Amino acid sequence: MATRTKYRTKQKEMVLEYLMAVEGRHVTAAEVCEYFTGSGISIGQATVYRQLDNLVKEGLINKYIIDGNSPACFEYVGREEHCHHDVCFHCKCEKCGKLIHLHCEDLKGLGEHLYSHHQFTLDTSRTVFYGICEDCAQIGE
Amino acid sequence: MATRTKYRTKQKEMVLEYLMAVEGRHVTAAEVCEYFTGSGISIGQATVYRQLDNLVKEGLINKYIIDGNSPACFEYVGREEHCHHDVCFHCKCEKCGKLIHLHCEDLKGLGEHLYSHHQFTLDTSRTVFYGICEDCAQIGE
DNA sequence: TTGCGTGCAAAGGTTTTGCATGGCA
DNA sequence: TGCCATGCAAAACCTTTGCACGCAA
Repeated sequence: MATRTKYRTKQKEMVLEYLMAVEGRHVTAAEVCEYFTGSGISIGQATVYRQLDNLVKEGLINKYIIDGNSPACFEYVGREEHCHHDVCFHCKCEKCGKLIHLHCEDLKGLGEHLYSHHQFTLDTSRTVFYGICEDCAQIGE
Repeated sequence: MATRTKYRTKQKEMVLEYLMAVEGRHVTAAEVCEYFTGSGISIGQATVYRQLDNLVKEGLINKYIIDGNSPACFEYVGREEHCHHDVCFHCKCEKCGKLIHLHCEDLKGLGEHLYSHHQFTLDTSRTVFYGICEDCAQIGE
């Protein structure tokens, strides 16, 4: 949750700025690298991976793993204060990749249930519900 | 859902039988391979992967991807009739990495809620709840 | 000045694939 | 007999790591 990085570097800021610039889209580590090389900016891919990892730990971005073999996706989700009053959940469509943000009071019961019945403290900012969205359910199947 | 394989081979049966024998446990592809080599039975790892893939398509086993880097887990879930009564959820501890395997009737309401209120068809085999487990909550914080 | 962050290249680990061989129907 | 499945090894792939150098504080 707290800031892990001790130094504030240009690379870290650039990675975060890019993620913020494409807010709402999910991008892979490779796409982040391509963006920088395409812009003539040089950032090592190891640094991109390391900073993405840091940003996930700090809660500024989320990491989504759709499929073990395809690359992980990242997305800017902002500071937690945004979702303070109502809890924020994410649904990810496995077909079209769409990300759905849910602000649902009823879902708060989920965290409470997991805590009271299973002694598990749910981290809603990291948890993603995978499934099929409305649109894809109509088309396919 | 339908059977994909045209021929019935010894290898396929053995993979399925092993998964059935360890029902309730999560095993990786590597563990399946190790079991066979440990038993003096020779099965190519490519075949193990191919058959696990077939069994997932046929709905006899489930594949769980907890984390992009660690290997995928497989579990026998039986024919579809079983799945209706026995939904499987997963909790992943962010601190110790422990994977908790939940079979909870109350959680079935979650899928129903997402479907009826948000038109989202939850895929319980892909969805993982992230958070802090009981043990780590006591120690750390 | 201290030591963390970076960058490059190489390693790491899981899964897939090419191709010749073997086995089911 | 016709094909599909197998097995081996190598490739493919994403991600992490080792190490020397650079840079923030």
